[in-house]
Amino acid sequence: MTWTEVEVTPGYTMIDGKDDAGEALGLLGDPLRSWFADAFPAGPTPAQRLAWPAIASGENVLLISPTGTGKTLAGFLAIVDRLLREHQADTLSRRLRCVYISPLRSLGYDVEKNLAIPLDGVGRLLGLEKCPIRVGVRTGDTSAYERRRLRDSPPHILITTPESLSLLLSQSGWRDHWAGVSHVVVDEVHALAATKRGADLAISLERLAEATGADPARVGLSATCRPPDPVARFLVGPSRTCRVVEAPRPAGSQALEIAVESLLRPGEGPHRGLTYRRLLRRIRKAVSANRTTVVFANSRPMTEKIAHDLRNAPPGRGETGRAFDGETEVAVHHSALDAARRREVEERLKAGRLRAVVTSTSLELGVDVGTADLTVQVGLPGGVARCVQRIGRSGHHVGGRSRGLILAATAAEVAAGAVTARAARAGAIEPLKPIASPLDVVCQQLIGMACAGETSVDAAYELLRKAGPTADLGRDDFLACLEFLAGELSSPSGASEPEPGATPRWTAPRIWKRNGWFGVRSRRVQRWFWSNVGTINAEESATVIAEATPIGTVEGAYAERLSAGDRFVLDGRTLEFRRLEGLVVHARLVGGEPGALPVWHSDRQSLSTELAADLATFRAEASRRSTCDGPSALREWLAEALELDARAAEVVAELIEAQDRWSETPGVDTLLVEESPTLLEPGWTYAFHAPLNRSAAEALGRAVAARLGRRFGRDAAFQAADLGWTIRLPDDVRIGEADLAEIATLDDLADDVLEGVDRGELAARRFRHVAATALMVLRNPEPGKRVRVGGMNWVYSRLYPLVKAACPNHPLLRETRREILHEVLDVPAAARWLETRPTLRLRRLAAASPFATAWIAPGGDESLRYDSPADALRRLHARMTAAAGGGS
DNA sequence: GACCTGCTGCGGATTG
Repeated sequence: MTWTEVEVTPGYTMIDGKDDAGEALGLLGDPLRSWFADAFPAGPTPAQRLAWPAIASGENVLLISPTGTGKTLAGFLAIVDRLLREHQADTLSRRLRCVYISPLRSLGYDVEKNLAIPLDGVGRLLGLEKCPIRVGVRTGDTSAYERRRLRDSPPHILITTPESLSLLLSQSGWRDHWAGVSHVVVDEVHALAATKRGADLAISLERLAEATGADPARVGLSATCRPPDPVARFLVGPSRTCRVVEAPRPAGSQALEIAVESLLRPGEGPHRGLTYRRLLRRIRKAVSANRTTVVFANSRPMTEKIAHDLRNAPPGRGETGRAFDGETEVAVHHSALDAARRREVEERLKAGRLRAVVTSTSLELGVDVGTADLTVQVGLPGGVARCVQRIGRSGHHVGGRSRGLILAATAAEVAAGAVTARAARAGAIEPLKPIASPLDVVCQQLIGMACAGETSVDAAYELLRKAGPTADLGRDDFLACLEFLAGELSSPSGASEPEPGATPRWTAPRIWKRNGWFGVRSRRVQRWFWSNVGTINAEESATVIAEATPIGTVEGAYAERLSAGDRFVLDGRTLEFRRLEGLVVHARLVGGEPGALPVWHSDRQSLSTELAADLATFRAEASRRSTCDGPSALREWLAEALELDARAAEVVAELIEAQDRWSETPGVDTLLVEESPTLLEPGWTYAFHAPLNRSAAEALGRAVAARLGRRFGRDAAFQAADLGWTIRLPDDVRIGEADLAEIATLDDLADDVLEGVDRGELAARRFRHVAATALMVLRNPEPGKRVRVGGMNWVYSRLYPLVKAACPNHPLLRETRREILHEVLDVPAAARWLETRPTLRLRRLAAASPFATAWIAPGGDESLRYDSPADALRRLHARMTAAAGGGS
């Protein structure tokens, strides 16, 4: 047995040594070894053999191993073994010893169930009624009673989420519990490493390490982690070492099986409505042909719709396999559903009593669905890692085979799905891009530290510098965050605060600071921290209750728009709205069709950088083959190279051929600009095609829009998409060949991106999120006090301009800019592509090309303001004069 | 024929 060689920088070393099954088992003490040999006659998996020795020796370990290869046991058994030995030596105290962190609540509860199997087994072998090792779960779903119980009598192993850990670290009742912690396990570490959630967790891990007085060993687990170095650095920070263990797939197990199917038939063109019925029929067929099917839809409304229709639609013709009862055997799972309902679904799923579960992403990672034999992906998963994780939910047992079916509704989706599947089969996981010093997260954690007790300013800075994501945090930035929190930054003179009582004063200090120490200002601020912890962007939510049972939540603004008798769907069931009381929606269950789906606002989706480049390359190659080798050769190549069936290959071939007839398929070295008349109004729409994902296309597109706006002095309506963007201009200005070179230049790119951001709405939108994370404004108001109607829109329309005017160097404004330039938009990727000096080509078309048609969503664009009222009046006057002159 | 157009998570100490 060998393991994959990984290039690692000094400090992060590959494990070396023999890989011997017997030797690895021999590391375990007796009751556990006997249990394991009995439960797994085939012996430990490579992941387990390789990880146990390192974890047992107390090293920091990043374990990378494919889905369904026993990672959780690999992470836990060495720790459980140590606790069992202490029990046998009668030295096991009733203290917290291990903290396990999951990015998803569902995974935490799944791990609790999976951990109970060896613990119960060992308990029996020891002749005990209960295993001496206690496990507890603490998340936002945990009841107040259970929270108190956990606090008063902590378990040996605590399963929690990053947000709950942050809360516990700030509570006095937990202060004395951390001292005994020897291990911290971060599961699915790739899902956190490059995000603000992860930065928040990394700081919490340092706070935990400090609270222990020692330095607990850290264990990171992931199946999809490339490259290992930045993830290891995220896990342990800049000053510790970490062993990276990359285990191969166990002998005899099989790789992923992925199919892409087109719901669109050849010759149909884009029909979204038509394909939904086919989608439902195809899902029904898949569900009836399998034991358990996990369906991933990309949004919560879509999840609800599919679940509802799958439950209620009659069986279709030609369905083979076992029929299923929609009412009892089809469930829905996403984060806006009530906790009790989610637990029930998870348990029925685990017990093999569900034929289908429709989910968003809340079951995407790690969850072990024993009987699942197929995963269906509705639309695109967006990235290779996500695709592999989702498919890994089926056949999730050692030696099992994971099967995935991607259902694409448009020709463009078929092409993108085929490229995603190809990359997933090849294991081409996207590299993670680490996040650097998010100041809003720093602010929130500083309040967290203040809540935990008086803290030394210098010690807080040293602590932050130990965490990977804030290792390079400048002292000036750090002090600026503290000054902001202490209310010492200049506030806008004469700026009106929101109505008294509506929301906390945003200029009021959150902390006190003197003589090198800081602490929380009041119990009130402490409560604000507790009820607004976390970095996830969300609107205020309202609880939906029907028949005296909580069903889930909808956005508060959505609830306010409902009137008595309105029907909507939640938990896959049709509900009728009765009344809204505060933030509680009273509804009743009714049969029949829902009138509407709830709306949840969120960020926009983007293909990964690598997939976008792959897709652009693939399209160019398909076009080349079409031109050089002819139509049948193109179809053969699509079937062979991308493993597409005849229908899917035909649909993709038609798209490429239509684009080539109408315009051209741009190569990756061409910036193709297509001009076409704007639909339904005078003016021109310019579609820019580039081999960039939405983030990079939006970066370059905003710079181009800013340059055009400046040049013509007119508003430019902007919209970004994967592989390009559109800019809409009024009918009296028109881009010429000569303008092209000027607008696609590298000069002042970052400045022009920022200008394009500032002229639109993006900066204000992101500031709202940053201000909420830093607790400048509260997402969740105090009980009984509501943010005014319209939610936090005042932050966007009033607070942002005020802060910008009064304190242009405010740390949260700097954070907003950093986030936009490095995360929301991918400026470096745009710059890298411009550096290749792409060829510029302008085509004037009678209508938008097939490629561009896929992007153009009515009402989806944002206006970048360059026009002035005076100029607009002058133009109006000129037109009226011309019209009058023409008429006389 | 249209519908749909990203997600993940989330108080407790005190008083009566």
